[in-house]
Amino acid sequence: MPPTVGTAPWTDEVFPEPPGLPEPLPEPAVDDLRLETVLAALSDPLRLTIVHRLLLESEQFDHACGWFGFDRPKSSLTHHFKALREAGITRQRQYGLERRSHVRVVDLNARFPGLLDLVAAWTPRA
Amino acid sequence: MPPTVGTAPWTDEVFPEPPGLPEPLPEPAVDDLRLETVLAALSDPLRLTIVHRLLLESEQFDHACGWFGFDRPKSSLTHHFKALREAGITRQRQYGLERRSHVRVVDLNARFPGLLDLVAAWTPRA
DNA sequence: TCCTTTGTACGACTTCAATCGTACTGCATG
DNA sequence: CATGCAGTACGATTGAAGTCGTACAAAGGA
Repeated sequence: MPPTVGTAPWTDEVFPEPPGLPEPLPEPAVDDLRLETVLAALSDPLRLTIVHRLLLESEQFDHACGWFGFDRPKSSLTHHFKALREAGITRQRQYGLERRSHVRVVDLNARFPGLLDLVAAWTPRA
Repeated sequence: MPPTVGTAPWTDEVFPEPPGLPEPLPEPAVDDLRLETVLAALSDPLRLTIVHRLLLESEQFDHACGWFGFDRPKSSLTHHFKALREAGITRQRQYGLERRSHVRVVDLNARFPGLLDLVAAWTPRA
């Protein structure tokens, strides 16, 4: 049985968005999320890995791109994190030097219920 | 409430695969279906439209590509139907002149539960 | 048998995205 | 204020994918 929306730990409101946070970087509104765009963003293996790990390994914290330990140039990582944010999958905030990301769980579950379950259940390069 | 796997009409075994059918064209096995590949195939608007209409408008029949009425050259349509089949989303059989397609509902629900619900709930160009 | 229909195969063109080097900005710390 | 660090912006290159014209193959009917 795959994880189900509302019962998996990562689907709880892990980020209650306490006041005083930096403003999120520009992102599409919930109603502007497009299934084609979201699927295209998730069809890249590296980006799928990012979202997968954010869902399963992060615990109530946002993560900067260095946290993932990818062996890629910084400019490549910037490209992919920007793609995820512009597709509406992640939210990014600036904390001093770092730009931390988390998955827009509530928004995505509202617009595309079940989608994040698929990402969470994904296994890389079977 | 979105349609749910197992209750929406199109999720029933609409194609009981009676004997005597032509052999399906080459396609990946269920266990070889990759989430990245499936998402990439569905991220194209025309292909998303094809799958969406196959799920909602087809009634226990397979459909040849002419049924959709797309105003595109035949070689373009061949390209997209082949992409869907090679991604494991559709099954194609040759019926005389026509090559008819249907969605591999059972296989996709087994590997990626909920995915077809998202496609069925999709609305083109909001 | 000829012709129409349905779709493929191949190839050319174009568009788009991934990759990544380099230079730069902005914060933060000493 | 100078240095270092996180990350961006820009641009070049590359490769993959969409688009589609043309030629061709197979089936079926007149």
